[in-house]
Amino acid sequence: MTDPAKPDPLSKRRLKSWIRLLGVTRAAENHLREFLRVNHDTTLPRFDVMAALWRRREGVTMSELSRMLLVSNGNATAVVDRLEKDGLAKRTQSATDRRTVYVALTEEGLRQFEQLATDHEGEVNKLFASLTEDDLDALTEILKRAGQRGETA
Amino acid sequence: MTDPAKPDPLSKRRLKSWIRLLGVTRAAENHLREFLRVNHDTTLPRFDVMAALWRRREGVTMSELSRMLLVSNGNATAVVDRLEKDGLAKRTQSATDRRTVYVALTEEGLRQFEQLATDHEGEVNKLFASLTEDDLDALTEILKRAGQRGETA
DNA sequence: GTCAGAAATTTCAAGCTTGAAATAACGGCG
DNA sequence: CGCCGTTATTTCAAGCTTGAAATTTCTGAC
Repeated sequence: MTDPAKPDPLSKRRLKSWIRLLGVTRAAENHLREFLRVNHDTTLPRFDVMAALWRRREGVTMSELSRMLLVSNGNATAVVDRLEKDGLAKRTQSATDRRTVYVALTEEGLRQFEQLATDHEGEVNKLFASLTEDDLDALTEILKRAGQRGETA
Repeated sequence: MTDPAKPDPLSKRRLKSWIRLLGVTRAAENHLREFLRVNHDTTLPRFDVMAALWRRREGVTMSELSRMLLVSNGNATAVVDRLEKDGLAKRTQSATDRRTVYVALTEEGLRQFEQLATDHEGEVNKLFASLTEDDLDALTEILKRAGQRGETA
């Protein structure tokens, strides 16, 4: 496919773009982490899990959850454990397959996430306020292309 | 500045773009983590610290290091501790200010990183092979704009 | 039906990360 | 000089994360 003898002239530029991408992502994550901590006394991973459970309210298995969030199984278990301990999530055994477990937000988890989500969206909107509609279009296009290999490789 | 009564019509789109950005970044990080683990028996945070020490070979303080990497002081201390234990990095007390500590790669750290860096760049290049020169230009432009507020907010 | 392999989850140790508190040193102001 | 606020680093507890091993259950080939 690619010729290892012929060095890619774009290689350095791709690396630089990746580093910049990482920088922007980290900065935004740090900002949002702080926001969630100060204003809602919660954390990014908890928010991520709750968001996934919200998006798939009909129920998700632990495996699906970790696949959605791109984290390991053990990680999903740990975060769900803590959410469950705090009464925000609930596990239910599958009736048809005794190996699988469904996770869902509790009433309280649902309520809490709805408040969270609005504020979170507002903060993201502020954070990326400098991006215009055209920027978003272009970015989406490029990220779609970039993810092509990245996510499945 | 912004009118809270008038909801931003781009808000949802910014959120979606952010989620996509996060997804691509996470997928790439997972891929690179695996790559470093399998082929070089090291980790992403170690690589990041070594890269920073490489870029600033004349010496960096712990504070500068954590600022460069956008991580907490405690985190920098921990990773440098482990690198130092493995003989890849070395701390030196400042002569003029007894509070500050300079960190640098050792000879071995330098050697190891140079091998690492080449392979890492190649992997990043493969990962983002689908991005053309125009893509990289556009992406850089957009990320620069996005970082404007993000990094300093 | 049984058994081997695959799949879902948990457990665990080790490493990563944060945020806050502790320690130590600097620098300016009185 | 001596104090006070700031700065640089480390320490620490708690939470996050991974990757591998362990456990349990399912499924298909026989």
